[in-house]
Amino acid sequence: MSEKLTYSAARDLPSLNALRAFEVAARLGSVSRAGNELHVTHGAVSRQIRALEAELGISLFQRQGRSLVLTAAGLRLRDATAAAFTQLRETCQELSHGAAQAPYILGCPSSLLARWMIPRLGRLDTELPGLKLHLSANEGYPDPSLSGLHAALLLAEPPWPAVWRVHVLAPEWIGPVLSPRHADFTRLSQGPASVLSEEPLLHTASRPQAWPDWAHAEGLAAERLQMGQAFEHLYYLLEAAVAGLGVAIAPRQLVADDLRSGRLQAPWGFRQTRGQWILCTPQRTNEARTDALVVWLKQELGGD
Amino acid sequence: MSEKLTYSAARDLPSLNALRAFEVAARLGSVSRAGNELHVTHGAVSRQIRALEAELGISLFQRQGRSLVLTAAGLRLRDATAAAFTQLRETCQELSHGAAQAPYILGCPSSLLARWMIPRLGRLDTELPGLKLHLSANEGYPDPSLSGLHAALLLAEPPWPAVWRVHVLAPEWIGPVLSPRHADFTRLSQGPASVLSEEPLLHTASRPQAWPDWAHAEGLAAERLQMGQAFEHLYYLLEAAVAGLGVAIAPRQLVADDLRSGRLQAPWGFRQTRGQWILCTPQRTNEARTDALVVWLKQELGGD
DNA sequence: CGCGACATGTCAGAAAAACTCACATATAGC
DNA sequence: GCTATATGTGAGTTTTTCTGACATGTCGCG
Repeated sequence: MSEKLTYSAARDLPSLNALRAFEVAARLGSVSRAGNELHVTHGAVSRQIRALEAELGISLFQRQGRSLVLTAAGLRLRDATAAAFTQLRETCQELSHGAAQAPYILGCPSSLLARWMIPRLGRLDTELPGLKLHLSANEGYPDPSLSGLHAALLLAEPPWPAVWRVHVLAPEWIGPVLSPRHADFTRLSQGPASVLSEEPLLHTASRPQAWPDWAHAEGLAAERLQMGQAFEHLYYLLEAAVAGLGVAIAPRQLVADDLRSGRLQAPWGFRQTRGQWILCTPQRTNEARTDALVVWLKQELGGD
Repeated sequence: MSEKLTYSAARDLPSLNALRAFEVAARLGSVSRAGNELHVTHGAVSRQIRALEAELGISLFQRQGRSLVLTAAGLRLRDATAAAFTQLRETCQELSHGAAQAPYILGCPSSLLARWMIPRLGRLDTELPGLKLHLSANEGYPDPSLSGLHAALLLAEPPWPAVWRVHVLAPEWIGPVLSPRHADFTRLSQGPASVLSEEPLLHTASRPQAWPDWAHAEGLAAERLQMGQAFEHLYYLLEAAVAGLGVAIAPRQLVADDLRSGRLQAPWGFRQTRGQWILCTPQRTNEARTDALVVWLKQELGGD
């Protein structure tokens, strides 16, 4: 808005970013060092200071040789801005640190936990230090009340309980995967999808419908599929597949690392299902860390 | 920079604009009223607050019906931000007001003063309240030392004294003008430029070369021009033209208002000359108000 | 009990602010 | 005199902030 052009009674504060840049330059006695501390170029700092001087109608620095010294007004403003920003900084750090005392408790199915979440915890802690994540493993579908949790990560199909606030993170893509260590790897991996009709297929007790749904989408007769060994958890299923014990069907994101490392291959690709990665929270809670986590998870799941 | 994504030790302060928006909303107890005070939509304030909460990892407000109430952390931050911004606001107002005590002394040829500057003083004071302009009329070329002046406004040709810091504002355009009240207005205004060769031309003692230069640029024989009455100042020259006493030659910006109002007309258009509108200051002074004035003058001269 | 007013929340695109890059200018030390 | 160092600035790019429009939910009134 054009109203922001000059400092006036309608705008009782000049640009706060300019005041910030000025404070650092005043404290360090150098535009270049201020740029280093603020992680911007010295040109950005110089401009901010000039703009602030124009806005206030005063000079804050005077050139002395190849450095700057504060004017009387500059000294005056330096003290005020130092006090103000110190107060803001300390209060924000205290509040943020206070938040850090209370962990953010995230429910997560143990399979997602082991195969997807835990490998990413290091980066998550680095990138969202204010989150202070505490993971709570759960089996199967979480209790709709989400008792004891701030949120729950889930890979499942809608509809969802009405008491949940649901953040959709990504669609689910699944497909058959097998290890190069599989006895028939070469023959199977070069065949069409129909070759799997003659293969005992690894599966989980919790998603018995995964293989038939996949077959149907591939135009294969689901009734011709031969189920192999069943496993209690998706985690065990994928470990068995990695060990070469058979062909498993898996969500893409859960095997992304294995695909990259060559431990597993997906010769028949992946298909989108009705399933979704979601983060669900109790309705009406207002936990700002949830927003940050949702953004981070979307970014993680979207990049695969 | 991606580094600004989250609040962390590398960035010891969250977004200052967000803190500002928060402080106003906290003080007024309303996102909408905060928007009104900040001259932005309520949506902008809402976003800033959400971003601040995500950045700090805490909740600052809780929804209660169709309004918001502060959380404990919000109360804590409200007090800190109120104190900090009050300190900044008061110091900036004091410094700006202090600058206002010292007028900015601008030298200006009396003709430019009367015909261009004075009609614009009202808007200049409104748009640059921190400037506190004090005009000092001078005749002809100002003393190169610019003694007693912060700056001087000038319409002349280079080169300039080496001790000046020169801000070029706009090129000069000049052209013949006459009043509809001129006895031969209809015949003259519909004729080509050459018709002026038969006309006694109004001019000033200070720019005797203006008409010959113009004629030369128009491809007319300068020696065939007939000089009419001479005036001491450009101001008188133009008043005479407005009174219908003859054809004058004038810088476009000085007659812009007359052209708009119909008091004068410029049937033969304007030509750019070697002259320039400049604001000159003593070398090496560092007066921030000069920068603001330069921007304002460029805008004023460019829009014509 | 339904409707309109009021308040906040959010998406997608636009506008403004801030920044970078490259270069200019000036100073200071060797 | 040359090189290093520090600030200043134009033009273009990137990031932040904002708007407009709409959604969602609450509350008061008829």
